[in-house]
Amino acid sequence: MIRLGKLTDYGLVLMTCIARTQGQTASLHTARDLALVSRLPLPTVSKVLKELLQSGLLVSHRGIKGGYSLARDAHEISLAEIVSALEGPIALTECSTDISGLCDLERCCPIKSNQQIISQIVKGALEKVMLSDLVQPLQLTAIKDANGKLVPTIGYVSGRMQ
Amino acid sequence: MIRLGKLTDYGLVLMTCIARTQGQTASLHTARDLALVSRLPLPTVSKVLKELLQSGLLVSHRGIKGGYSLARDAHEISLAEIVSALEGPIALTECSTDISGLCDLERCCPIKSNQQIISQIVKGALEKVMLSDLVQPLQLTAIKDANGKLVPTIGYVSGRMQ
DNA sequence: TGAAATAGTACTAATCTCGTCCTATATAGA
DNA sequence: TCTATATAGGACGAGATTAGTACTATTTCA
Repeated sequence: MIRLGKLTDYGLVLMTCIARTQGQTASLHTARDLALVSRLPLPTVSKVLKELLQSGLLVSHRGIKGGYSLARDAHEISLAEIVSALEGPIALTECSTDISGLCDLERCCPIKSNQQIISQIVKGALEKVMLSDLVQPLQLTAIKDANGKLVPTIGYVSGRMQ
Repeated sequence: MIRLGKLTDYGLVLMTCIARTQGQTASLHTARDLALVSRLPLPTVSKVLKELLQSGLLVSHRGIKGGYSLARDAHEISLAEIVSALEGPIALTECSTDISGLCDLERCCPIKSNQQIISQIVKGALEKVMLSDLVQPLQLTAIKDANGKLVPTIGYVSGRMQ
C-alpha cells in the first residue's frame, strides 16, 4: 500500500465536513463540533486543524464563538494541497524531493530523474480532484471504464453515496 | 510525502538494472552482481528479488550459473505491478482497500467511496508508465507543460540523463 | 561430490507515526 | 474588567511498522 498517514486521512474527512456546510449559517466550526461529527478524538482533530491552518487552507477565529472555516472556496482547493499540507511535498520517495544528501546513490542513481517524473504523475492526478468533488461525491463508474482505464470526465451522483 | 517503502524503491532500481541488459548476452543476473551494480547490501537485494519472483515479475534459475531475469518484456511490466508486488494493493489508505472492519467510521464514513476513487486515480497513473520507460529515461519537459499540467505523450531522450 | 546460487523463515533493532498532555494567548459576553 | 471558551504551540511516550540480518534447506553445473 502506498502509505498516506492516518492524520492525512483525517484531514480529508475534516475538510469535507467543513466544506459541506460552507456558505450556510454555521460556516464556523469548532474543533469540538468537528470531533463529534467525524467521530475522531478531539486532541487529534485539533492537531490536524492546526496543521491545515498553518498551510493556509483554513482560517481561524479565536475566543468564544471562534472556530475554523475554509480559506478558499471548495472548488479552489485540490487534494494535492490537502495532502501536501499534512504529508509534506508530494513525492513517492525521498530521492524524488529536492533535498540532497539523503541517499548514498545520489551521484549515480540510475533512476532518480524517473522517480521525480513518477511523483509528478501522481501529483498531477491529485491536483485534478478538488475538495468540492469530495462533498459532491464522484461517480465511480464514470471515471473507470470496463477495461479499468481512466476516462477524463468526472461525473457526480445526485444523493450521498453509501 | 506519500510514503513508498525503501524496499519498493530498491525494487524499482533492481528491475531497471535487469531490464537494461535484457536480451543481451548477460540476461541472467545473480543477486550478488545486482548488489554490486546497485550499491545495495546483498541480503536486502536478495530479499527484494525473492518478492518480485513470487509476484511473477521475475523468473529464477537455481544452482551455479543461476540468477534472475524478467518474466516478461520490459514493455509489458507497469510500475503499478512492481509497486503492487512490494507494497501490496495500491491504495492510499486502509479504507480504500476491500478489506472491511479496519475502520470505526466504516458504516457511515463520509468519503469512503471517494477515497477508493482517489486510489484508482493514482493507480491509473502508475499503470501508464512501463518498466521500459525507466530504462529509456522519460523526458521531463515532455510530460509537463508550462502550466504544470500533464500531457498524454511521453517522450524520450537519446542518452542517459543526469 | 563440491561449490555456488536461490528459497524460505525467523528475528532484532531502529525508525516513524499517532495520540495525548500542558501551557500560553486571544476573544466575546456578563 | 473579569471569566469562560476557544485556538496556538510545543513536547513527550507508547505503539506499530519497516528495514536489515542471519540461518538453513534446496537446486544445479562442473
